[in-house]
Amino acid sequence: MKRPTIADVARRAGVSKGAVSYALNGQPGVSDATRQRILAIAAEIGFNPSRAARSLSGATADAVGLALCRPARTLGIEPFFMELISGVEAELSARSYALTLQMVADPEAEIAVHRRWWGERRVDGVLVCDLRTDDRRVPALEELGLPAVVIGGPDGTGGLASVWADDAAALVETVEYLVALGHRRIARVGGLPDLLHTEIRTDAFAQACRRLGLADAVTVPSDYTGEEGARATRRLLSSAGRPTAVIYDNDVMAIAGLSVAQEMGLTVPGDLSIVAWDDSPLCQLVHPPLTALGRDIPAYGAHAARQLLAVIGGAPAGRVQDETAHLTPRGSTAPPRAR
Amino acid sequence: MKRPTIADVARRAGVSKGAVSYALNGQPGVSDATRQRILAIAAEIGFNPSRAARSLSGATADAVGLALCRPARTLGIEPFFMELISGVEAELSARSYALTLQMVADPEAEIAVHRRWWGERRVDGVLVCDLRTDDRRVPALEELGLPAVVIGGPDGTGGLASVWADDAAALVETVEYLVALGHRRIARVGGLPDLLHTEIRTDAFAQACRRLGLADAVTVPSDYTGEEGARATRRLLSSAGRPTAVIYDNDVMAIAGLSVAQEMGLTVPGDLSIVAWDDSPLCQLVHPPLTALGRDIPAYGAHAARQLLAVIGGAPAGRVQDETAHLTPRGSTAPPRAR
DNA sequence: CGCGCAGACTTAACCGGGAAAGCTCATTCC
DNA sequence: GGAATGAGCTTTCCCGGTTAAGTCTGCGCG
Repeated sequence: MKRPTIADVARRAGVSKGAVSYALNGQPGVSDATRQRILAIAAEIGFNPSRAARSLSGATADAVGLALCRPARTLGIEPFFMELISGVEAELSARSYALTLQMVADPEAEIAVHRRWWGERRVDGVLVCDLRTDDRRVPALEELGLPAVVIGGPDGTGGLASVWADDAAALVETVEYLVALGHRRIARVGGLPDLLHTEIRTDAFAQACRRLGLADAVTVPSDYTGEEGARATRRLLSSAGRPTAVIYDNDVMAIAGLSVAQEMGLTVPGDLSIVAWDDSPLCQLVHPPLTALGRDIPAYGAHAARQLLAVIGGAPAGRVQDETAHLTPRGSTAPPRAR
Repeated sequence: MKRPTIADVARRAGVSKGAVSYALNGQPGVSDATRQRILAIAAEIGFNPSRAARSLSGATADAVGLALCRPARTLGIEPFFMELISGVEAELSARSYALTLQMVADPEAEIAVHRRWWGERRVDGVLVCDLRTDDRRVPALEELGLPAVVIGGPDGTGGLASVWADDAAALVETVEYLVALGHRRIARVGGLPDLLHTEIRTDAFAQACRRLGLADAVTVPSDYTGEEGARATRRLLSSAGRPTAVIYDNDVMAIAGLSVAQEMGLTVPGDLSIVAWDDSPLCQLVHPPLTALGRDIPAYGAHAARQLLAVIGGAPAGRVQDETAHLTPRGSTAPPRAR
């Protein structure tokens, strides 16, 4: 089957291709009668303007890029990214923008991908995830002048637009909740230490504990995988002053931690309270169901996509705050059993 | 920053843009000295040929499309798709093809997306997931002549290329394993009933049970979510001749089923054996760890991507068989306790 | 009646590459 | 020594849209 071009439409309508272009794009310059005829013919033969030809003159690719730099096993098991992508997609496809996805090995490779996309005019803008401290991607994108929205922050995003959530506040709320239950020894299993949002959470955790007068509020760094979460938990639970509550930076590690605790003969929440960050359906599938810090991730993605489209449209780069994660208490948290 | 074009390279090299084109594409027509000079200049100013311009003449978009038609919540929680995408991506980016992703509401919308992509020349080919019985996408793609690879089959793919795995054999192996352990009442919680691979598994299950002389080998249809998996399990376990073993069509439902069983006071594997299809790390995080049917999903995706690129390159549409899922026995299966 | 002008199109240039065809030399060959 | 070759470029056209600039009507109006 041959792909119809604008010339085919023009020929069948008995007009020039210029007229067809005006008609299809709702521009003045053709009579209503002709416009209707052209539209009917275009629909009839299933004409879609070639993206390539259009972006060659118009300079817009009608596509947005997302490069992810996480190993496949982490990406697969964490619902976060897929939910984020769903949300991004919903917003984009409503405006018939495409999403171009690419997995990369490291941040440097991501910069190279951004540069290539920009040079190829393959995308009109990009979304940036997993912000790091002194992230080299930020100045690189600023230099290119490629529209971008950072998912994260609020600091470290330079002059780029961003969508962020107040993780620090959510973490403080969680610590206060645990303290209110009577916990005094709280630990945390953190995410990848070089990610900025991990740093923000770690600082907030340390500060909140200090403010509330809690001793040894330790954060064990980890990498979001179940194995690492289990290892970190084992270490925490076999230490001298073992914690009575642990906060995990994602649900997978929390579930792994729960298993480890039960394996070691501790009851949850009797001997150990557990809080998971990222409230996916997984948290409700285990026993006891996990108290979790959750928020609407697809909405977060949609929010970011909307802002990126605005920036592409020429809007100034703003920092937009998304909803703060809220705590949903379930069966995995309770007052510590007196020892 | 202005994007360099081929004319910029030509000007700086003091040659025509035709010469630059020959030099960059490794074609004869320029001397080695000139070629080196041009390549050096192109690298220096960071030149990338515009995708739009190139595909306008060359007719290739250097992109592959994937439209997914599952609700966001299913997509997020099931590691399957993200792992598949990782594998696809690895293969594509190695050949600098882009992956264009789109979420759609239903198969009809997917056909519309394919048609649009084809008309816009946005992609050179597509991957098709979640094959259904009498899938209308197959004839639609054949009519368009858009290169495609179906992930699934082996039947129902028409003249399209496909990559498939022998789910029936894997299911038979599982049933035989459970029977060898001594189980006589085996049930199954299936996936979405209108998906072809669900049908294949359901048929294989029924046949295997009949052959082995098992009575009431019931399959309860479900939808891959934890809630539905839990509901189906509750129904099975509270029925008269309750099964001593249940096979689940994905890991999320299996984990939900495990929870339900424990909730109802049944011990796993003592009172109930559980087998999960899709062996993700989740299966090892719960207690007891789940016996699972697994295979290398990223490799499956890579396989499909490789075949799609071959079809795009003009290779005939073949049906390639991927590795069959293999059973990894863990703690959730054992001989049934005598009652 | 003829001028001006607006409306409805057409023409042609342009976007940034690829590639066929054309043009210049220097070299080879008879 | 002149024709035939061919390497090494340049010219030119093409892809399929968008859009500024032109052309051709018909009509209102002084």
